Amino acid sequence: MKIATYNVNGVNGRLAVLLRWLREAEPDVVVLQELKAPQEKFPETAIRDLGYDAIWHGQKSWNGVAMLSRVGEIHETRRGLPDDPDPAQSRYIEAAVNGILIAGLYLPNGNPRPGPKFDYKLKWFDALIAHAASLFDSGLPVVIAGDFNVMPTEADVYKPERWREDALFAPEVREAFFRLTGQGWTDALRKIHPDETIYTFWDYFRNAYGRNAGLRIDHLLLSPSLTARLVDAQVDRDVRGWDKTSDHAPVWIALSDEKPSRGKKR
DNA sequence: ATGACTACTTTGAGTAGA
Repeated sequence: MKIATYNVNGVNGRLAVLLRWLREAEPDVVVLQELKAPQEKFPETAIRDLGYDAIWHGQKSWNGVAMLSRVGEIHETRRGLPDDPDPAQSRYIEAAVNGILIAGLYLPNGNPRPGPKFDYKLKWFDALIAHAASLFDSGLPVVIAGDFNVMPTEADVYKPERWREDALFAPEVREAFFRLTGQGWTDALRKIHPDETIYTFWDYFRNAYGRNAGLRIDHLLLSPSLTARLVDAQVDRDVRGWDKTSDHAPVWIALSDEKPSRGKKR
């Protein structure tokens, strides 16, 4: 089973890129971020034509998250976090698909720092951490995936010294990220590539992609039972080189099939 | 320190992204 996260940066403006990637990569479940489209403008038909069911949580102009599945019904469990600091911003969607609970999120950027946007980022992060704790404690197989807007370590930034004061790399947000993973979640991409320089975002300025001046900010966090099933994790880097593309690349994991448990018929 | 790109918007210069 292949599960992906992709910040599309405008689901309508980048629709051709999204559809091409879906056709070529054939992910089973996808969480999308930055739809930048109101609820009624989600391109449901085009996505359904490729065989995907979808749920989405739109918002005019900004934010917006969605989940696609071609491996069975999407059983939505929530949209928005418990104690969401600003429910008007569509940043979280969660559903059970094919025996896995999947959370898709778009964490606030937080710049400029300091300031109200940075405070909001930390509040949102705290609400996520609180909710993630209950997901973890459920013992269910869970993936928390999305654009976290955090580079966890220096290995995740092309030029760390330049980003120290930035809301994506500041000590407070890196601390929050490790407070989250400290609950027991596994950073899937880093697990598969422990020492590799591997990015998921390259900005549009100054040929950042050509220079590989990137950031690793899109993550898939796995609960223990899914970590045991993790067989691969990759960035579909080439997508960032396509015409009219997002500044993010898709990131995906491959999970082995669930081992049949004793006494359970398949 | 700024701006370089790009999307979105009661379509245009402003906001936001990272």
